[in-house]
Amino acid sequence: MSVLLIGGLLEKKYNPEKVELKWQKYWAENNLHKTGSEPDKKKFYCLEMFPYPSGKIHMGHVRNYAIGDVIARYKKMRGFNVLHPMGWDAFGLPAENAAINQGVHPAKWTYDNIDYMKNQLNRMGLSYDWEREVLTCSPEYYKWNQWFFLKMYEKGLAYRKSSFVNWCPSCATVLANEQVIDSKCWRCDSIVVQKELEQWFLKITHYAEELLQACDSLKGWPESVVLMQKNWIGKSEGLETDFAIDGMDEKIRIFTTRADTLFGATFVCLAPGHELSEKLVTDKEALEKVKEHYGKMEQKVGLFTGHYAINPVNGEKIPIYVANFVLMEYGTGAIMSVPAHDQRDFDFAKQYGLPIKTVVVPEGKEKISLDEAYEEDGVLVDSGEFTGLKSAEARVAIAKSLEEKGLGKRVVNYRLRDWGISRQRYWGTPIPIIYCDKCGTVPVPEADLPVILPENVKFKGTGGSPLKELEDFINVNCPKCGGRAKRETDTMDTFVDSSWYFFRYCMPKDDIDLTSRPPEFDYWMPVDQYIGGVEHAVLHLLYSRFFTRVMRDLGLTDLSEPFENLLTQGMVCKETLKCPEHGWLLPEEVKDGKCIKCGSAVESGRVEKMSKSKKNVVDPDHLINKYGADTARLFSLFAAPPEKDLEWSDKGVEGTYRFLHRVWNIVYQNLEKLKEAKGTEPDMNALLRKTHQTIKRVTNDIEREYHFNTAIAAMMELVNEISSFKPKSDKDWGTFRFAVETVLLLLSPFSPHIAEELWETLGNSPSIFNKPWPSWDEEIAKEEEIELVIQVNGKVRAKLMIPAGLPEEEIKQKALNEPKIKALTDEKPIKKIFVIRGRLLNIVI
RNA sequence: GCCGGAGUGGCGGAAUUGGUAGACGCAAGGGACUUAAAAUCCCUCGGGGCUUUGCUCCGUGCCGGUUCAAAUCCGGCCUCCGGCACCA
Repeated sequence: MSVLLIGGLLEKKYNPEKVELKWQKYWAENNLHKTGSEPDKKKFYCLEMFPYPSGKIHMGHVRNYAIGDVIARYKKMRGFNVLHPMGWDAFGLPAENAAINQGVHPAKWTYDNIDYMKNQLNRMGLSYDWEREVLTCSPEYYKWNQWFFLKMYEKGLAYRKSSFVNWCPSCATVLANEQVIDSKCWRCDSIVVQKELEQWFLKITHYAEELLQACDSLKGWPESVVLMQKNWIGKSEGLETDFAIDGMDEKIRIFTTRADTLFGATFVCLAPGHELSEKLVTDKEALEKVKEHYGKMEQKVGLFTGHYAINPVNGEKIPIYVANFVLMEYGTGAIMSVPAHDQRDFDFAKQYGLPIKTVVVPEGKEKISLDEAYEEDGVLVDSGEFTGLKSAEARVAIAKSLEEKGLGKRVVNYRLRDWGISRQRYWGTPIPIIYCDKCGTVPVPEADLPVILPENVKFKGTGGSPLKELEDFINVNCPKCGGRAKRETDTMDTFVDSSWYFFRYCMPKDDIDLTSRPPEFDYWMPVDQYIGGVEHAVLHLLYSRFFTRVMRDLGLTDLSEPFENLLTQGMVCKETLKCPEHGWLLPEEVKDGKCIKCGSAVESGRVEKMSKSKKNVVDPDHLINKYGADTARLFSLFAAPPEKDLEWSDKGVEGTYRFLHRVWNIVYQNLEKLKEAKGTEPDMNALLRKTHQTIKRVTNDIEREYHFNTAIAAMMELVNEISSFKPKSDKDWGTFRFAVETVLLLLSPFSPHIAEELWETLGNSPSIFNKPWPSWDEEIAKEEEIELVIQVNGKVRAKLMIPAGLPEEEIKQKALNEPKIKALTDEKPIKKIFVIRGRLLNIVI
């Protein structure tokens, strides 16, 4: 590479694309990102959540993977064996929609997207070991989903039951809760109905208590995420008790957390799906109507069954209703209703003219108003022998009393439900089950795995799974009796795929066998640092914790928790533009603050999460083409600390780009002298001190919660100081070179290409990533002089340079002798002097 | 409604254990270089006041408290963002 001198200035201009492509090629050819395995090093497993191959990466990915790459590269330089893998969450609905809408096979669509996105990731200069790439739609991978399913089936952790699902009649498919918007299908706007369907479930509730308890061991997780997990599991302790049905030999078992209000129950409600609802209600049509309103919040709908229940504590006869707001899935599917002390029951009672009976009053009061329910604790009234007790005491006393009489028992309930994994879709893992008329539900034998997802399917515009039409697939011989049988056509929820992929990365591609415990699990797991969006704070992380426990109980690992440390990055946001007539606008649709379509004044300024619909996205391809990957990475790390939302600013990107130019120019404008200075020991001076201080700051900022933004600010300060440093001697040039090389080392995890290039330019042999992370000398970093701030009564009155490490008495004397301070303290008695070493002194008068 | 998180210059953000509020960057203004522009470099940059190269007062959402000292700790509010939401 030649350097042209024109008019005394070097023409060598920073060309990010050229530099970046050169080093990406070099890294690939030299296998630089291969997972380390040196026995004397400690391991570090750095993982970013793998993407769904939707087509192109977005800025959220750029941020996520930039963060992960800094950590991976930094840890490698700190001497760890680093595992830093990447893969694809490749099953899912969008691929199937593409098939329906564009006629492309989901597999082709997916693989094409992966091709494109993999190039984008490589173009970002990310240090992945692609030998371990996970592709969840490959039979080699999903075979083990099926294997896990069979193991869980054996243990009773996978079971089939009928339950209500969101069903879109027009698409003929089940919808997830988040695909139902205002009771309508997200795709076709049809009204979603509740349909009862046989579905496969994984028994995550078996681990509910353990998953909850272990939350407290998640020390490396953000507290907010741990809390969300706890709330999701939602443990509540209460009482189960039976209400006998008057004139029948049946009982209604109810669950309550408010045993203290038992005397205030004025009716009982059953969920519409409760078996007794069917039994007690004769008007089936009316019952159907209630069922239609099940799970809908707009209004409460009830139906009197014509029967009465008997309150176990006082023998009162109270009416039994079927009510749409009572959930079948929680507790026992039946409740006692205490309208005086529960707002929902209160509303229902008002609507159907049912009595309201107060049994708890606030301490020191005798009555409560009847405008709304009194839900707080208080003192019991009209509650027989329990009258006068406080709520908390009464809950225990009443529960005990019922337990003794054999009429109830204290129980624990969880909000957490078993995980329904059946999807009436094509593009997912086939559930390995066969239905035989003779033998019933028969699991596919392990030796027959994987059940391959057939490719020769036809997609109809109406939705529904095309597997149902595929005779070759459906018709099989029963593994037990050999007779004719039918395959399950549902596929698994894609959350299954992502619940254990981090185990799979521990070994190279396709090299996996879970029938015996892989030693790689013991070496690499747990993940030391997991990084991803907070949108997965509950489901993905909870399912992964569940799967890890299942694997533990299968003897595949000793671990219970897969992720030692978790970093949830903030969203990438940008200013939006909105026209009162035309809605969201692209920046190019606005001219001089006005909409180019209609000329109305554009409302701008609201910062929102980047999304196509709000037209405020930045395309990573454009960004990288214009500024290069190093700038894109550096800006997304500099603009905010990783866990906070990041506000995108095109101007800010320019600033970061400028900074890299400055680094580049420092090297090229001083190249000859810098090369000559190779081997010259640095000399003690202010720049050397600043260099050591910067190593310390950058290292500490990375170690302390990955505060990359301040680490980068520190590097900028050092670069500013290098720019203004004018070397006078050979030794000065030694210092200069040391400072520049240190900047490159510190910068290398953030902007790896430019660091690598300039490192080589200075006459060093690549790769910079084989160099150890620099260390600092505390003695050199120490300031000789410090600025002493002198306060009088807490207000800054003077500043004074003093030698560091001056004894306290001398500091006081110097401060008191300062003319300004003398004037202020003159003739006044000094009450006290506080000295904060190395910082400040406060004189109280 | 319940549970979290946040609020600091014109803007993004710093301030590690309570110890100089505003690091670093952006924007803005002024200057140098240039025929000119871009780029680059230098200077100024929270607000007010004054006797203006300095001095002084105010200032971290609002009100109060603890302390020699509060962006930081405590109590009470306000606003915004996120999660859950008929879970009995």
